[in-house]
Amino acid sequence: MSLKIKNLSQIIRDNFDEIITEHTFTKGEILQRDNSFKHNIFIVHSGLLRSFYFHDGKEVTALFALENGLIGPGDSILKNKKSKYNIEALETSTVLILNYKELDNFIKGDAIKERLIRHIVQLIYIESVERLENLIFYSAKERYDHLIAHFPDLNQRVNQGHIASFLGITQETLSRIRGK
Amino acid sequence: MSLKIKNLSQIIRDNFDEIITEHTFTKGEILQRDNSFKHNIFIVHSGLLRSFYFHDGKEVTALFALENGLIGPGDSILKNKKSKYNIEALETSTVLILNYKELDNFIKGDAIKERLIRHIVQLIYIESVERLENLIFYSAKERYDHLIAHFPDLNQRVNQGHIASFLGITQETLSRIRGK
DNA sequence: CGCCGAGTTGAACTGAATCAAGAAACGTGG
DNA sequence: CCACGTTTCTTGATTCAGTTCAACTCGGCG
Repeated sequence: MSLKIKNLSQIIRDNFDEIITEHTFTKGEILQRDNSFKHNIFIVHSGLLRSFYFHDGKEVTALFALENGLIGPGDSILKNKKSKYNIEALETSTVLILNYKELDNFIKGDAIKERLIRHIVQLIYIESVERLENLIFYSAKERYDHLIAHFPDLNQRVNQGHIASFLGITQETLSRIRGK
Repeated sequence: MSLKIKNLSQIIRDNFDEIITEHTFTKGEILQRDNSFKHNIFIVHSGLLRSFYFHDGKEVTALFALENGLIGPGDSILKNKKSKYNIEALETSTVLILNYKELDNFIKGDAIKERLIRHIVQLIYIESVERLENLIFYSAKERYDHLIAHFPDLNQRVNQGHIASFLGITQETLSRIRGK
């Protein structure tokens, strides 16, 4: 689904207070556009975000992030290039904003903070591997069921189209799956 | 394909000399079996390794690693549980062995080493995301072509069956793709 | 009231899986 | 160096999950 660490929002406040800003976005607002060099990471305090990008002219949802979730222009941050990701608030959301470069400077020389960030990166990595294996081995229906099992109210909060592209299927297929 | 960092092998020697061991394995040898708690990471100095696991009774190749590549029981290391991965030498290979727990202790308190490991984890993460997107958007043939473009001699060095399961397709499909 | 975006449904098509059989390549022992 | 069995690879016929494209429904809302 998206990385979720219990109390992430509090952990970030406790450790990176000097460099975070807090902001509330309303439903539909774009927190960050693609083609940007602003390598910001958003930690969701409340609400719901998604990241998406365009592939073959179609929107693809890369990630959802809810409370204590973390979202950002993933590989672009790490490759230090323009981002292909857009970040959008799907609901009115309060988020902590952390700029990756500032973060990188801020933790330099601090073994404990380096370690904390490393652990978070490791968790993000695990997420990705699990999603990869999920995609290889399970059918569209199984992936959908799995997603809803982990996030029961997703259907009430997010468009079918977003869910479909997150699952890597078409909206028509998702509709048929849902229609039993 | 697998993580490959130029000079990784040298970087590891330079920074983790006290805790690495070096070993040469012959073709077909299993460096580490599944269901193990030995959370070892292998850095390939020369040769070729693969990690694989069983899904529905079938072998699935998770990763290949060649020179300066890194391989290990991925998420199991990070989740501190038994590994489902087997690591096998596909050719006679000289590898550096790094135990994750020792590593974790060794770098504790050392901001520079923590940072180095974090950067490596970040690269591994990027690999995974790229592989995920690759899988979502491209056909079996495209994925195969892409793989071979990045690793031209793979066919001479690895079984078709291993390549197929790495790509997430059956061996029959791979054979048809290759037969033009 | 009529439009608009979101979701559903239908029919035809297709990439890849499955199952089953052969063909090639390979290595080990006589 | 050949003969054998085993493992690897190919080929064919069939099936199926998911795509595509197009039309249709539904619930706001201006």
